[in-house]
Amino acid sequence: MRREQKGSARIQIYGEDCIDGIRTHLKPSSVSVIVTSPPYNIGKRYRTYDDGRDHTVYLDWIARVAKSCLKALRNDGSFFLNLGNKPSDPWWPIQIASRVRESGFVLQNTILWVKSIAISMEEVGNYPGMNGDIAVGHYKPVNSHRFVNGLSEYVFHFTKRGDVNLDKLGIGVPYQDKSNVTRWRAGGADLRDRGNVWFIPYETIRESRPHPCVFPVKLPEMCIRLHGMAKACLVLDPFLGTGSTALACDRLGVNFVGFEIDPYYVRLAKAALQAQREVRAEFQATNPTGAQVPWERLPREMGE
Amino acid sequence: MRREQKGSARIQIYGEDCIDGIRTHLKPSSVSVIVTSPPYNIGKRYRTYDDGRDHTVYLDWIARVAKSCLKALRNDGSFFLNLGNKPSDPWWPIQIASRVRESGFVLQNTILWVKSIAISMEEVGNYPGMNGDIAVGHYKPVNSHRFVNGLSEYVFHFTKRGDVNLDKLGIGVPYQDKSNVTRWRAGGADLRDRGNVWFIPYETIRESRPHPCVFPVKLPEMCIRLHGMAKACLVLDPFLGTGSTALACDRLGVNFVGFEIDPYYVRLAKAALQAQREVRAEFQATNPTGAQVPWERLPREMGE
DNA sequence: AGAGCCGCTGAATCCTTTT
DNA sequence: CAAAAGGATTCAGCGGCTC
Repeated sequence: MRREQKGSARIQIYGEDCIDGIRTHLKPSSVSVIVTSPPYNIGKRYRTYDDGRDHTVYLDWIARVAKSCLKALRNDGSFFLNLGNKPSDPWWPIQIASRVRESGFVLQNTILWVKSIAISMEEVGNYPGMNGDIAVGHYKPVNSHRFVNGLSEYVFHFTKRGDVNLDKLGIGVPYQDKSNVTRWRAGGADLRDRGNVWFIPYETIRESRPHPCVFPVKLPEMCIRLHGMAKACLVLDPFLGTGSTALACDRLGVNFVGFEIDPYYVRLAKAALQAQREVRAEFQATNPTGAQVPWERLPREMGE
Repeated sequence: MRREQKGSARIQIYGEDCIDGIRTHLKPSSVSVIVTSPPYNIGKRYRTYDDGRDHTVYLDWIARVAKSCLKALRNDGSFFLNLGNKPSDPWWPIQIASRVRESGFVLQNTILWVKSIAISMEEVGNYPGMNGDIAVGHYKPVNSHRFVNGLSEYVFHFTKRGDVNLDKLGIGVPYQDKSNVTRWRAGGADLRDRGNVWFIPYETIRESRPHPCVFPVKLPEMCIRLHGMAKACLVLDPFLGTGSTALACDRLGVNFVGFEIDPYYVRLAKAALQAQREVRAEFQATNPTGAQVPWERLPREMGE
């Protein structure tokens, strides 16, 4: 991944409802990128959506959020909507995306966040010491004869007109055939389009997650990079949760605004942000100016 | 993958339209599994779907096919619908699946066929001789700033009531923690649920393929195995194409019926089937009785 | 010490039964 | 009927134990 970073970021976290908050704090067409993962239940009242009525209430609410986002987003902005799997109702995330689309967005790309995958080594090639299949990434078994294990989540990339130019090499991967490096790319950068399948494993954590819909910081980071760092002036997350998107923006040096109604998560997100900033300050004090903080190698409590 | 195979299969290929053909040749509730990949264009008349009218015509036609399939399928049957990407309209496969669902099917699982994926070796673990990122599978460059490369396709698993029991270990993968092998599973088989992300790389170059919607033989094979070999009595492919599903059934020893209106593809499929049978006959003549043909190691022209 | 074995726990879990 | 509650299942990761 290309390592570029802007200066210090302004991270704003509001303990408010996002529909109110967007109206109050954000000017129309002021947001470059939205990255979020909406909760599958609003409040305690709606714990299950097995009956059509709660379904409808939820989808209507999602549509209102989407319309708020549409207003806040610039015409050349990107809205990355992460929707987790619901194994017992695989159509559910599509219904949500459908309502977002009907609210005025165009689906420009469908990205698949793959958390775990099994690959037989025959396919990778011959490497000494490796044989048979490998399974990489996070895996949690499901007790069902009907539903296979959900190892992926959707990241729907919505835009206003479906014609937003992306910085595909901002999250590029190295060429397999190194002779292509000089052949295809004028600059000689060893990077090609990553495609729509993003392998980002969960960290191996045993304990339960602090929030049901946390995603790795790497996911919003890649979304923002794909949109293009040059164009990313302000990032919005209407459902902050534990603040993965805020942390990604802080790492990238991009301004951020986030909303979260639950004060517990607001505190959690703010604490994670402060911890990350302390780690960076310490790193910068003991390293040459301009060195990049190796976030991937740091302890995982740092915001995930 | 578990290796089991039934006896010799009866493979029927009809050069007919599938809606007519299903009515003529198949009894209601007689099909165990449907595996297919519909063409994105019907005939020459509808070359593009840029205007809403052709869109509607296509979707109405898909709905009629789906209703034919619904009638032919057993109540405990599975309908695996492979839908490729349409780079310029990522919502298109979802629209098709939506119409199939509205025709009376329940989406029980969403499987993702991943053709290529980039995985950094840090995630796989340390192996001698490997470093940096690996990208496995076929990669086709796309010249677009808007659309990232489509490296996946949908395989929607529809059933009549959403409660069909599957043989998840029929396509199982080895345990990650080997100490669990003897502990959890009585038989001692090193197999667990593969999940919904199926990595099946392309071997051949897409552009030179004879038919726009060919999929690797391994894909229908895995679909049929997941449904359960014990329950798989008759498999249907309403859009035979070059016959991947037919070849999979021939390998597995499951009876098959396929329809294809284009006589060129009918000839192609029949030739591929005959070639495969000759290869098997030769293999069986020179190998001990009961040995399994190693299809994966044979030349790829053998049906892909 | 290091390999192997076993116990324990969890999960936007799923399934079955009861109210 | 729907909703709630309790039971069942699966397997990765971890810790502790033995040889």
